[in-house]
Amino acid sequence: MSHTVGARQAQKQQSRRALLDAGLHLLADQNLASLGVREVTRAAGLSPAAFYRHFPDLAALGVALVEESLASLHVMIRSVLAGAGGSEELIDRTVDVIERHVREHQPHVRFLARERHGGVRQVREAIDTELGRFAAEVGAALALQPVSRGWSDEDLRMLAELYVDHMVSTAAAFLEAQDADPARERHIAATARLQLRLISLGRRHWQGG
Amino acid sequence: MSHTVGARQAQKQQSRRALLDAGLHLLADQNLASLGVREVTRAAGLSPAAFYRHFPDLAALGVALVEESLASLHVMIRSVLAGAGGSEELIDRTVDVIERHVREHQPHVRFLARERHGGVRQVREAIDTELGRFAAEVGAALALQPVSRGWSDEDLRMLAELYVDHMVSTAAAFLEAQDADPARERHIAATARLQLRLISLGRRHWQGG
DNA sequence: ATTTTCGGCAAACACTTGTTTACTGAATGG
DNA sequence: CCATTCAGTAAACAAGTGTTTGCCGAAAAT
Repeated sequence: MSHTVGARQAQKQQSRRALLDAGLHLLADQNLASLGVREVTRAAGLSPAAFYRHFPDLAALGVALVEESLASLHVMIRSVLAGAGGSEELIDRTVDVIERHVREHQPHVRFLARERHGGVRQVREAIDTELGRFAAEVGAALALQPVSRGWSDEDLRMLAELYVDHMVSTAAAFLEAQDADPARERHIAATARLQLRLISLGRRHWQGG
Repeated sequence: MSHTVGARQAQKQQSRRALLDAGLHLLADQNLASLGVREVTRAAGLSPAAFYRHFPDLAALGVALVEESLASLHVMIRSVLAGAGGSEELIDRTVDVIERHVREHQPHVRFLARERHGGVRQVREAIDTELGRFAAEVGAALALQPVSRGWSDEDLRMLAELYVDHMVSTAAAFLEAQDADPARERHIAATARLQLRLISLGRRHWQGG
């Protein structure tokens, strides 16, 4: 069997989890590039050498974290696009979901924001690739909406990228405001809604690229 | 005199420059948080102790780099907004200026992108503050355009932030493509122009927040 | 001409780091 | 029940780290 769990595999995965959790925790106020093997293992309650039973590199741990983080992202996008409603309802729902997602997955989101342009190439590329897939998914969903009648694939793609960039910026703004300023959070949400409304207005008046 | 240059001050500033340059160079593929004092001084051709004659911290060096980086940003925004022209010309000029700016100030721009959500609070805050000023400047310029007749200050501010976020995203995209893929650069520019056109369309049809 | 200032240096402080080594001991498989 | 596998360990390696110290020598001030 491929993924049968003996007591063996179970304990190994438990350690792996401990390493990932410890890493994510430490990356709350640190960069992946400045993270140390000893630091992680210490926080995970393991010996330094144990790390190498799970990952060859800290970069590999980073890539594993990217995969985790983006799994939750794809879940999120589906919950936004599922269910219909007018453009206003969709905008409200989008902003709400982003805000909630940032709150509930704060460490993962912070990690993504920090390492998207961070010092570890492997991780940067993993994030970029997955964000591209994300945009493609958004584009496919946009194509199904009636407003997109007559839009070229190219124009749909650029609109999807505009939305994704906006979501990323908004998420980053929420992140900065977390655990600090609840009034500021509401302001960010209000601004994001206005911006989405303006974009959707431009979208309705669009005529060919 | 305050800033008279004796041979004394001149040599000191030369060393300071060497430290900043060395730092910026090393930060091309590294995070500020993972940079070392010895590393910087070695690259600058100074002894480790010399560093402390100029900065108390590496964070302080980072803040100095932020100030440098954003000085050039303000120069840039002025060159975009100065001179009139139709909305199309303005869009073309904007994207051109961003592309050129990224090419000519690659290290500074990369530094900003990397440290905007990086691991050093002091630097993060400095960037955020200055980016806010930047948005205010853009907002003031937007207010002068005829299209903005009847816009509330709040709406102008949210539009300015939308533009700034878009500029940042575009700059980051150019950065990723530099020294790699000239075709991709042209594609990024084309997409950015389309997106700006769509935003400007929404702007023309806006009616009150 | 003499004193003061001060940028830069070498050396030393006490750690921390990544990675490899040989090992232990419990879960696995026959 | 015995052999093997293998996650985890402690110890050691050489090399790197931030920061302080006392000192030097040239520029600046008197």
